[in-house]
Amino acid sequence: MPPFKNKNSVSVEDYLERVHEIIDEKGYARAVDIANALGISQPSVSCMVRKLAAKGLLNYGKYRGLTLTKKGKRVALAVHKRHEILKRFLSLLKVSQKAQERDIEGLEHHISNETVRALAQLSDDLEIRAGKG
Amino acid sequence: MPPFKNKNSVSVEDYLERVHEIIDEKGYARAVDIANALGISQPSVSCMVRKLAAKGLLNYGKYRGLTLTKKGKRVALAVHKRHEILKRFLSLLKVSQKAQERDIEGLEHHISNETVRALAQLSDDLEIRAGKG
DNA sequence: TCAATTTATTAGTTGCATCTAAGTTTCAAA
DNA sequence: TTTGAAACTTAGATGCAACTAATAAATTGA
Repeated sequence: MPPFKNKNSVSVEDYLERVHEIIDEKGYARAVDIANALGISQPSVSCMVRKLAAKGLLNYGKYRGLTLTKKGKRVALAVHKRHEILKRFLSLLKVSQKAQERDIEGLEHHISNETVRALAQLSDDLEIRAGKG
Repeated sequence: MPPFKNKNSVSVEDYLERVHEIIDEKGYARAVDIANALGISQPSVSCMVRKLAAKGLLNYGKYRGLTLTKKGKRVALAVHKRHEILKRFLSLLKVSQKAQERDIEGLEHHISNETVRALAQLSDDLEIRAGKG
């Protein structure tokens, strides 16, 4: 990891999404896993985790594992759902895998629920039409 | 402007887009106009403008007006076009004006050309279908 | 059991875009 | 032509999320 690259900062939602995924996969989440999943350093995770805990999004004790709180889970699931909707939509548009991933990463934290809902509806329509045509 | 609100940082593209709009409207752009258009302070503009000049995106001399370079214009036009495509698409989806504005603000700098092209194409299709139906 | 490895935290720094306060320059009106 | 307001810049600071280096805790295998 080159120092000070100042990419788009990894948002709260990203943290929660990944923590949730990791727990889903392995049953527990360690800081090192999150760091790898997000491509950032462990100290950054340590720091962010304290902040998320302060916001009541996850349970955390020094040198112990992480779990999502009910609130954290709710947020993580919402983000995940949004992610899936965007993925489905971009797939229907035949956007390449690579662009999809990059776009979703960028978009998913900057899009209103209203628009997400509209995209889900549109995806349904497109699929039906594709089926008919 | 409350201090240190740390909203999403205003990107290079945003600056260029606004500078271009302002020049289009008034024939020239002042730092104070950009500051107002972006909702940030004049010193921030002053600072950013130097950086954009260093990148060859605009012509700038202390205490003098701003103009876009050829390169700057190219970028500004590209951003503008992207903006229009997103606006058209969200309008077709019947997303509310308010959500549209907020979404576009957030999305337009995080979306690939590939996806933008696909959205333009889809908008054409939707319009044709709407016309027929 | 305990040394070595892995994982996590702390301490201190950086770059970025922003801010306020204070000093300059420009410009228009008296 | 002078002067005061408006516009611009500089100086110095902040919050944020990232980083490295160094330290501390936990785990694991001999």
